[in-house]
Amino acid sequence: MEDSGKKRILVIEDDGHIAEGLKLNLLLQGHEVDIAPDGFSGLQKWKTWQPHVIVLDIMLPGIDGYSVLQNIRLEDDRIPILILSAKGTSEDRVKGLSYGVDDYLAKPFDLEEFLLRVERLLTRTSWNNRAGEAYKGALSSIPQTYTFGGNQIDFSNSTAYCKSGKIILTEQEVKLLKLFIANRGKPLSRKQLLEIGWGYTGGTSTRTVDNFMVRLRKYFEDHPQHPVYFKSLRSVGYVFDHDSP
Amino acid sequence: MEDSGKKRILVIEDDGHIAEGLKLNLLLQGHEVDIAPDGFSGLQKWKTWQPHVIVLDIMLPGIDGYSVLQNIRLEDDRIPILILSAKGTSEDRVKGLSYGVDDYLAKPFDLEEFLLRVERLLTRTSWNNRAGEAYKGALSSIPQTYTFGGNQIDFSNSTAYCKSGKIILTEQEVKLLKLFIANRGKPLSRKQLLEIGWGYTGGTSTRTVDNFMVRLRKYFEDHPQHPVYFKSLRSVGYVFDHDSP
DNA sequence: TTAGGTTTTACAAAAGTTTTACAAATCACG
DNA sequence: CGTGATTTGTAAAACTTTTGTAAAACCTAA
Repeated sequence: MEDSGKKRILVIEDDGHIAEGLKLNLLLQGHEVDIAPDGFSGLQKWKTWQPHVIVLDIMLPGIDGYSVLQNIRLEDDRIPILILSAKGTSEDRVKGLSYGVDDYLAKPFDLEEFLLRVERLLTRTSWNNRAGEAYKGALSSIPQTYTFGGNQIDFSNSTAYCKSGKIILTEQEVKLLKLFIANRGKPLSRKQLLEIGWGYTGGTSTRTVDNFMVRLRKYFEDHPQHPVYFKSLRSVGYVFDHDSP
Repeated sequence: MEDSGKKRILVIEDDGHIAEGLKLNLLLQGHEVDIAPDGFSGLQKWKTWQPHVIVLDIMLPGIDGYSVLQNIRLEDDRIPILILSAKGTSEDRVKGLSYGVDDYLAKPFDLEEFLLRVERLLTRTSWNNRAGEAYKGALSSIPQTYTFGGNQIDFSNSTAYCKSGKIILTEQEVKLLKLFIANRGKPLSRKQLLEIGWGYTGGTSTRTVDNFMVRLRKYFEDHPQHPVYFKSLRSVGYVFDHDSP
């Protein structure tokens, strides 16, 4: 269950016994843990330590849990917050959820369930950060010219130099090429290609992508029937790849 | 990215009364809703309709809810799934969570809480997919690559490196492998394999699973006739296992 | 209208899956 | 130990789905 680096988990809980128990178990899961015994220190640690997840007890001395919750949500509406509560009534949970809580566990709770829920929150968050990586994002950072195999593409004037000589690429061909280059080695589904390369929205079922692949292969493959760079993955899509340099 | 547009919510629930009630309320929230009265049609609608969230009843006629859950998770690790269950025991929740459920609500549940939880799942998801496209990554419960014996499987591009070199795995092979890996050391019956890996409804008597086992053994066993990793248990099914690391 | 490019249509070819058929292995039991 | 009943292994045929490709239809801007 290791998700690359350690994650920071802030436990805001006044009952030292419970807090230490949670800490121990979270440590065993390989995370960093810090405890705040009241709302005020909780807020402080949140600001300075920037935890990945907050475990928050609702019944706190001083500022109560809901205030802490609202305070945090004013500034960060994404950090996952897991509420612990002695009361487990439905209105209570509704209140928490409508304040933007991510999860709600009534005391006494099952330790294993607690750990699983924390892991889930961590996983989901890590998706957020990496979400949608590659794809579009990298398109702008493609160099002016790109070389692979015996081919060279010059994006400044949409020209390619390959076996068959000089070719002037169309707009769509350029888009598709950039998309593949930006995602070298990563399989792209027809749907992704259509959505990103063409801006299509819904479930289009067409042969358009395939036709472009035929063209790209004709341009750049030595043997279009046995593609080396633009490979197709059945029922998945296409991948572009080539040797290292 | 804009959160605009309606969201599609698939409700897999056999009790027509409850299903219609949920549908009505979700519609009032401005979402599109579809109902599937059993596991099989649920899987079908999931594939064709591509909902943003799935609400899944555990007690279903035909394929049971957990099989549906696992089947979906073999292909899509991210789609938020909210379980409804008559039982609300702790073990039950732990089971659901460890299968990758996003939320768990015991019947009878508070309607407002239900709606809030669905909204929360929708919000979180929209954060994840900035591009809005369905992203099928590798399972989080199963790492991107998996190594056993002298074999290595890379799920990011469905490739395996084994004795005989590099192999490109088919969709079904990948599903089966994931299923076995997720249940390492645990015997799986043909029926389970068919239900979870294929989404088949009960009572099929085929040789399909066996054929795939032959293939997996050919790929990954040093001596396919004397399997070490993919063992068969007469009149039970198959187990996958290997040495500790 | 034309020219260049894109999308759709249609069908052949390829790849993957399921069934069929039968041999080999294993089991139950006298 | 044999013997018949089951269950499993495996290849090959039958079938299904996906992909390759050419050609027709369709745009769109000059």
